[in-house]
Amino acid sequence: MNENYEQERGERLPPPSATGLLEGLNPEQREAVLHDEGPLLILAGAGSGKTRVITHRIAYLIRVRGVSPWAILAITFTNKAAAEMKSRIADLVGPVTQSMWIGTFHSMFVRILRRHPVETGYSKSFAIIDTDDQRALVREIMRDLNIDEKLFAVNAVHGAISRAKNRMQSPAAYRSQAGSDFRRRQIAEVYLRYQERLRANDTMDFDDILVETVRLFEGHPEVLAAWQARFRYILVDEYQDTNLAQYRAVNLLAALHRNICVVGDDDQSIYSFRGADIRNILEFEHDYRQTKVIKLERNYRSTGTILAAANAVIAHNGSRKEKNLWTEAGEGEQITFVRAADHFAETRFIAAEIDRYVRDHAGNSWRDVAVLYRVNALSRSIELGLRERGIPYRVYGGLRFYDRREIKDVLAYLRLIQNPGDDLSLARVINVPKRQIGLVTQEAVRSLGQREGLTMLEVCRQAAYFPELRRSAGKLAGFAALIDRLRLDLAASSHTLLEFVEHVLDKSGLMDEILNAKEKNREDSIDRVQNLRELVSDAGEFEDNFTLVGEPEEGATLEVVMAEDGGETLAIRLPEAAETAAEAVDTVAPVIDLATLLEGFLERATLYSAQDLTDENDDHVRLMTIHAAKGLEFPLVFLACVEEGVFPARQSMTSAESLEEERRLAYVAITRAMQRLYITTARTRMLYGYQQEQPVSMFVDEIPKEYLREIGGPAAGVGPAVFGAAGAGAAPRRRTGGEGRTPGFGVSPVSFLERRGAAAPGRATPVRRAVEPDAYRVGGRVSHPIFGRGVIVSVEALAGDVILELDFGGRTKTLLASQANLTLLGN
DNA sequence: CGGGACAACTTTTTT
DNA sequence: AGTTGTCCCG
Repeated sequence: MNENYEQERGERLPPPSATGLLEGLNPEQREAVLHDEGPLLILAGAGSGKTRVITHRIAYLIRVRGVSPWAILAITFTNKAAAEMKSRIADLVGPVTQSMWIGTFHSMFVRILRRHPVETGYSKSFAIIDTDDQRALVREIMRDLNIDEKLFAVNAVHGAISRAKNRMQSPAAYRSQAGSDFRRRQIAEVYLRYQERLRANDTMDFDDILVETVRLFEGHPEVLAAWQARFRYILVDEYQDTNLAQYRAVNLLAALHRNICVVGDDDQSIYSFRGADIRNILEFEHDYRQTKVIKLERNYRSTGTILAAANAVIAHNGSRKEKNLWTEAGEGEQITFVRAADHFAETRFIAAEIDRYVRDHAGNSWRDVAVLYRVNALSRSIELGLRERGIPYRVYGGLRFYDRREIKDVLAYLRLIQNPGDDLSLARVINVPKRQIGLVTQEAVRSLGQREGLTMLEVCRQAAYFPELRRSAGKLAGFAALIDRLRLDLAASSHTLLEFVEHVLDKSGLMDEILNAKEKNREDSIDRVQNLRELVSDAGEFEDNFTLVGEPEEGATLEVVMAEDGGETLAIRLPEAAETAAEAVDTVAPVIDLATLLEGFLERATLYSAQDLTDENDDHVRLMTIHAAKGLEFPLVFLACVEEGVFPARQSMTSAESLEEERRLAYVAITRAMQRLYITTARTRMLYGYQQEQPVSMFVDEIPKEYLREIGGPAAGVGPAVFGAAGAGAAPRRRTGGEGRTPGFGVSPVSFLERRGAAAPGRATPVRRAVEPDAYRVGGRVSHPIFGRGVIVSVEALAGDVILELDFGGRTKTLLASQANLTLLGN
C-alpha cells in the first residue's frame, strides 16, 4: 500500500525510454540508479523513495545496460514487498520481469535447494514446517528426553536452537561450546535430536532453508559457481535485517561478479530477535572495498513535524550511521498526544477521530488510516471502539489464516498425501477426526517405525503384523488405506486442485466432523467451515493464476516458473536427474500435474503469511503491529498503547541494545505517518490479568515539546484527573459534536477521554509514578508498599527518569521513581 | 480412550 | 482476561 500512494499521485512513469527512468529523481537517487558495476550501499532513510530507486535501477539495468532479467536476483524480506517490486518493475520494462528472480530469502533459497537434491541430501520436494510445528516438535523431543518443561520453556529452547542455527552453529558445535553448562547441554541434546528428526522426515524449518543454502554453496563449489555465474546482479532490500546465514549466502553468491547492491537503513533494524545483525549493514563498506555509498536523506513522505519528532527520538541511540532526514514539505500539524483514562477511552477516542477524518472530509477513506501497536495482543482492546462505531477495519497479523487449526489439519492431510514419509503430518491427523487411535497407539506406531526404519504410514499399513498394535490394527490399516486411496487420486491427476482439496475434506471426514459439532459449538463450527471453504477457493485461485512462464529453448530445457499474480509461487518439476550442477540450474522439464500444483500450494501456505494474501484495495482501517507496518505509509497514523512496559516492552528494558532496538521501532512507527500522527496512551490498562497504572513511554518524552499537543491532562496522581468528572458512561454512538473542533481538524471532545462511568470502584491501585520530575519536591511525602511512609530528601532528574533519595523514618533509600511503587501523599 | 473441569501461563516482534 | 495444557473420571 505504501507505494500505491506514490502511484496514485501520478508518478507512474511513461513508457520505456532510458532517460524516462531518471525523471523526477533527485540527484542521489539518480546516482544510485546509474551506478554501474561493483558494490553499492544505499542508505535509504524512511520515506526516501527507496523502492522507486530499486525498481528504476533494475529497469535501467535491463533496458539501458541490456542485462538479461534472468541474470538478476532481487531479494526482499516479505512476499508482499517482492510482489510490489515485481509489479512496479513490470510497469517499467514489461513482462520480461517474469523471468527475473524476485522474492524473499526463503522462497528464493527453497527454489535453489530443490534443484540440488543430491548435494543437500534432502529430496527435491522436502517439506517445510512453520514455527508452530517447530515448537510442537521441540516439545515432543523434550518429553522424550524427560526434560521438565517448567525448567526449560519450550519457547526458550526453540529460540536457542533457532539462534544457534542462524549463527550457523551445528548441534555438535553447540554442545562443545556449552561446556559444563547444564542448561545449554540439555538444549544441545534437544537440538541434535530435533535436527535428526527433521532430516529423517525430509523436512526443513525456516532456519534450515537459509543454513542449508549456505552449506550447499560452501560444500559444493561447482554448485555455487553455477549460481554465481547466473546472477550477475544481486540486490538485497532491508539489508539491516539480514542474519548471519543470509549474509553468508548473499556474499557467496555475489563473490564472482561483485555487483551487489544492498539497500537498508540501520535505524530501521528491528529484527535482532530472529538473529538479524545490524553489523551486516554497518560493515558493508568494510566487506567490499571501493563500495559506493549513497545516502538518501530526503524524505517524500511525512510532514516536517513528524520527521523532526522521528529524528529527535532516534538521536537518542548511540550506535548508528549519522543521518538526518529532511523534507521540503511544510511543518504540518503538531502530533497529538493523548492520555486517556483507560483503554476504553483510548479506543473510543481513536474511533471518533477516524470517524471524523473519513466522514467529514470528502476524499479521505478508511484505508488511509492505520492503528499501530507494539504487540498483537493489544489489537483486541483497540478493536472495541472501532466496532462500536461501525468503522470497517481489519486486523493484520496475529493468527494467520494458515495457522488456524482446521486449516493446518487439512494441510497436514495434503502434505501426508504428497509425501507419505511425512511422519509429523501423519501424527497430526492420524486421529483427526477421531478414529479411536489414542496416544498410546500413536506412540507405539512411532517407535516401531523408528525401530524398523519404516515410515509411520508404512507401520499403519502393516499394523496387523505387529503384535503390539493388534488391538488397533484395523483402525490403523483403515487410516493407511484412506491415505493410500487419496494418494492414488492425486497421482491420477484427474481432479483440479480445488476439487482435490474438497475431495480430501470429504474423504478424510474433516468436514463431517465440523458439521456434526455439538450444538454449543455451533458458531465456532460455522467459522471453521467458512475457513475451510476459503481454503478451497484459495486453492482454486492458486491454480487459476498459475501460469507457465518462459519459452522452451531449443534443445528441450526450460525453466518452469509458476508465477502467481502479484506474489510469486514456485512449483517446479525437476528433470529426473540433472547431470551437472549447471544443468540443474538451467534445466527444468515442464510438467504440470496435480501433484506439482499441490506442492506449490503447500509451499505457499507455509512461506506466505496472511498479510501477503490480503487485498490491498479493500477500504478499511488497518490494525497491525509496528513490525508489520514496516515499509508502509499512511496519511493518518495512530500509535497506540505507548506506555512504559508495553512500548518499550518490559523485556526490552534490561539491556541497552534491546532498548535501542525498541527505539528504532519507535522510529519506524513515527515515520509511517504522512500527514497526521496521534500517539495515544491509557492511564490504566488491563495487563496479565491485572489492572495496572501505565506510565507514559520514555519515547514520548524524547519528542521535543513543541511538536506535541497534549490531550488528557497531566498524569494521574498529580492532581484530580482532568477528565472523568462528567458522568458520560458508555455513550456509545454519540457523534463527535462541534465543541472542541478547531478549524481544519481539531481535537475531539473531551467525552472520549472519560473513564467509563462505573469503572472507578474497586480498590485504588497504588499509583506507579510516571516520569514526571515536577511531581517530586524535596520535602514531599510518599508512601511505599514495603517501606511505608517517607519523605523525599533529594530529587535528581536523569535520562527521563528521577532518582529519589527517600527517608523512611530513619532508613534512607535511593530509588528510581519509575520503578519504585510510590504513592504521592497530598500535603 | 475421550471428554470435561481445572490450573497455569501468557506478552515481543516474523520468514 | 483469555487461552492452552493437564488431570481425572466415566
